[in-house]
Amino acid sequence: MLTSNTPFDLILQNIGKHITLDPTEVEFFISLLESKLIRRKDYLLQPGEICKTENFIVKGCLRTYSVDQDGVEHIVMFGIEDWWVGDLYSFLMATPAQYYIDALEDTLVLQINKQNLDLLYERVPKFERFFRLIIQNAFIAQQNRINQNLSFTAEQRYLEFVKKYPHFEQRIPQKQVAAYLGMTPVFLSMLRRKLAGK
Amino acid sequence: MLTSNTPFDLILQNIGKHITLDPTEVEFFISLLESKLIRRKDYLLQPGEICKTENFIVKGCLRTYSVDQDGVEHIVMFGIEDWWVGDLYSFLMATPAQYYIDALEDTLVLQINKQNLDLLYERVPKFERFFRLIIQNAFIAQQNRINQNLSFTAEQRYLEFVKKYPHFEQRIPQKQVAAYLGMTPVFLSMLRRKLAGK
DNA sequence: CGTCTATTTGAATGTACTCAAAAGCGGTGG
DNA sequence: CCACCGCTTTTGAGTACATTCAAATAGACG
Repeated sequence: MLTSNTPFDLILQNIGKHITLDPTEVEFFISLLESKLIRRKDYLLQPGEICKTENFIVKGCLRTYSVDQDGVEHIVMFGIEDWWVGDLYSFLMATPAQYYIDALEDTLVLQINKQNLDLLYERVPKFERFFRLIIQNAFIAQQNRINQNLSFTAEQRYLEFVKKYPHFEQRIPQKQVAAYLGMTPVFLSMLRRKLAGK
Repeated sequence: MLTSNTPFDLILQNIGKHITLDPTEVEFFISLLESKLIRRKDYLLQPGEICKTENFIVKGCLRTYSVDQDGVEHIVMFGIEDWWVGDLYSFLMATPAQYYIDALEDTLVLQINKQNLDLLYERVPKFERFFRLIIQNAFIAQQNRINQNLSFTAEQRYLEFVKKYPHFEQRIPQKQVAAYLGMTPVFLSMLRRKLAGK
């Protein structure tokens, strides 16, 4: 029996885009999930910890970032509704994480741990395909980002960001956008003034 | 019957790291491959073309790059022996490629086209897992690169590159290394002089 | 050997950063 | 509900890292 209007709707829809599950498989999959609320400014993960789960965002906004030797934060990715987030290397290898993940808004995630994910792969091999497709898309997006970081000036990067993620700009403090784009908040502020004057 | 000392040894070894195939599956997989030699400076792919194959490098060195509006080349990835290379987005969506792929050395690749890959997924679903693992690793490597591009100065990026890929530095012209690291060849030359003086 | 491309070197320039201070904004408690 | 506190954004001046342009040198390939 399909659940309707539950916290699971979004994730099932997410999965439905790539593979088709029968009701038993849905039931089984859901039984492997745990939900967790992360309050604004709280951490889902910190460097040194082992990332125990892959996390699907039902509501809210997370950021994955590192802090360099000068204490400056650099954002590796944002995650909002319908995205999967985690420190993949730490998760797979059970080694200490290198990234922080914290919440920019109160955030609800659905979590699956490694043991359950392995079980899922074993019992419902279709999920191998599902996660292959998810990662493929993430890989392509990242490759685009690398290419743009190499090809574009700070101004072009900012304009592309706004064009590509208009909803992000409204939700996320400018400082965080700068940390994602690879420039200082001060410089981003100057850019925006200059662009506004056009 | 397993083939030995053939062009297929390397790719079977590559696959063997992640999944186990029985002889029939090996046979079938190999039947789906075509080999192709790309001479130095020749293209495997150009923007606008559709990327028809995923490519496993048996021998040689490829680069995937874009050319910006000023005609400057930016390298998204290098590929050497034992790596998979292609324009994934173009391959999956059958849309015009955005990258060039060309050979820095005479290069031998084993190719699988989309139709055959789909057939492979269907007949030997283990390959869903295999390519999931391959992409996962590529994703993690890319994420590291993004993080380093955000966190490091040009000098640190160069030193990390040399440390991580010592074999690349010997094979690849400095100009190409600069195009990968996101700096001008002139600046890389200055860096190296400065570092040598230490 | 000659041609073409890559690398080195130097000088001038520009993009983005640092430091410092003021202004704006949001949350919290009195 | 207002006042205050802390954090973010803005603004300006000086600086540094990396680029551009130009020319000389070195190296690779036919």
